[in-house]
Amino acid sequence: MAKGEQTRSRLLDAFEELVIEHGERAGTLAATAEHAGVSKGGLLYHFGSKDALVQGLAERLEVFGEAEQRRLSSRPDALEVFLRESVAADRPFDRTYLALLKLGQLDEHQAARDALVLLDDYFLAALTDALGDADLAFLALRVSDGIYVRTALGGSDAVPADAVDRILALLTSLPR
Amino acid sequence: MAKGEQTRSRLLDAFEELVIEHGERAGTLAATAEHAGVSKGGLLYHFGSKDALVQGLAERLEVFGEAEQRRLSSRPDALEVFLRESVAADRPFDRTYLALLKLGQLDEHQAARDALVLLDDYFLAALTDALGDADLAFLALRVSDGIYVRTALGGSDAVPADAVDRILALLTSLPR
DNA sequence: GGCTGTTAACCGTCCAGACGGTATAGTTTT
DNA sequence: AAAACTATACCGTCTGGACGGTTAACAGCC
Repeated sequence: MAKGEQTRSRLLDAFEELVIEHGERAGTLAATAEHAGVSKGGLLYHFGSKDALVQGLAERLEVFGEAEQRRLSSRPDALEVFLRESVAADRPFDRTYLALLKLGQLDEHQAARDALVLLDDYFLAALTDALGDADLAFLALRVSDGIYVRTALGGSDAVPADAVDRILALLTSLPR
Repeated sequence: MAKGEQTRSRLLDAFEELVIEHGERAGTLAATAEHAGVSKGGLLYHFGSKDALVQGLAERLEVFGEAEQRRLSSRPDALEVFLRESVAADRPFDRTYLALLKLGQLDEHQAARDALVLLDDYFLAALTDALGDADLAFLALRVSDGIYVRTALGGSDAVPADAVDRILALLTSLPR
C-alpha cells in the first residue's frame, strides 16, 4: 500500500475509534489527526473536510458490505453467522458500521445514512436468498440493529453472551 | 400546572423535538430556549446546565416507563401492542425514548444511557410476565430497538407499514 | 388599604474555549 | 524539479455557561 493510502486508512481508523469509544463529539479533526499520529494539516490534506471523512467511512462500509453479502448469501447457516457476528462486533466491518450508526444520528452526515440504508438493502437481499424467507430476513436485520444499539449504549453486559444462543434457538424453531 | 412547571415542560418538549428532528447538535441551549419561546437565561433558570436538561428527559422517561410497564404486563396481546407502538412511534413516550436514544450515543450524557438501561429492565420484566417467555421478550425488545433506529435513520419508508404485520405473523407462529 | 420585604420566574449580554477550515511554508519521495 | 505530503499559524463562528439585572406575585405588618 502506498504511504498516502496508509495514512488515509489510519485516519479513518482513528476517526472510527474516537466516534465509537467516545461519541460523535469526540471525533474532532484535531483529535482524529492526533490519534492517527498526523497533524491537523495532514488530515485535511487527505480529507478536505469533516464531511469527506464521513464519506470515507461510507465508502469503506460499501466495500465491506459487498463482501459480506457475497459471503452470506450462499451459506445455509447465514442466520446464525450473521447474528453471532452482530453480537461479537469485533471485525473491522462492525467498527465501521457502529461508527456510521452513531454519525447517522446527526442531521448533517446524510452520507452516513445513505450508506447504512444501502447496506441494509444488500443484507436483506443476501439473507432473503440464504434463508428463503424475506420476513425472517427482515426480522434478523432488525434484531441485529437492536443488538448493535444496545452494545453501543451499555457497557459489556448490555447483551448477554448467551442471548444469541437463545434467540437462535427461538428463530430456528420457526416453521419453514 | 404551575406556570414554572409548564415552562419546564415546554423546554423539555422543545429539546426533544430539536434532537429528534435535527440531531443532537441542533439541541443547543439557545435553540431550545427559542423553540420554547423562552430566553436563554430563562432556560438556565429552570435547567442549570445542559446535563440537567438531559436529566430532565431521563426522569420523564422513567415516569412514562413505569406506566408502560403496568399497562403491558397484564395484557395477553402485549407483544402485538408493544411492537405496533414501536413502529408508530407517535406517543409522547416514544418521542422521549427516541431523543434519549440519540443523546445516549454521546460520551457525555451518561444519564441518558442509565435511563435507557433501566427502561429496558422494566420492559423485559413486563413482557416476560405477559408472554411467559423471557427469550421471546428479549427478542421483542431488540426488534423494537432495531425499528426505532431505522425510523430515526431513514425517512418515512424506513420501516414499511406492513412489516410489523409480517413480523407478528412470524413471532406468533412460534411454539409456546 | 398602603408599605415593605421576599421570592420565583425570566431576560439580555458577555466571555473563554472549542471547532472546522484556510493559508502557507517546509520536507520527503519519485 | 515536480509531486506528494506534512506541519504551523491563524481566522471566524458557535457554544455552554456565568452574571447582573427586571418584573410580578405574595406575605406580613401597621
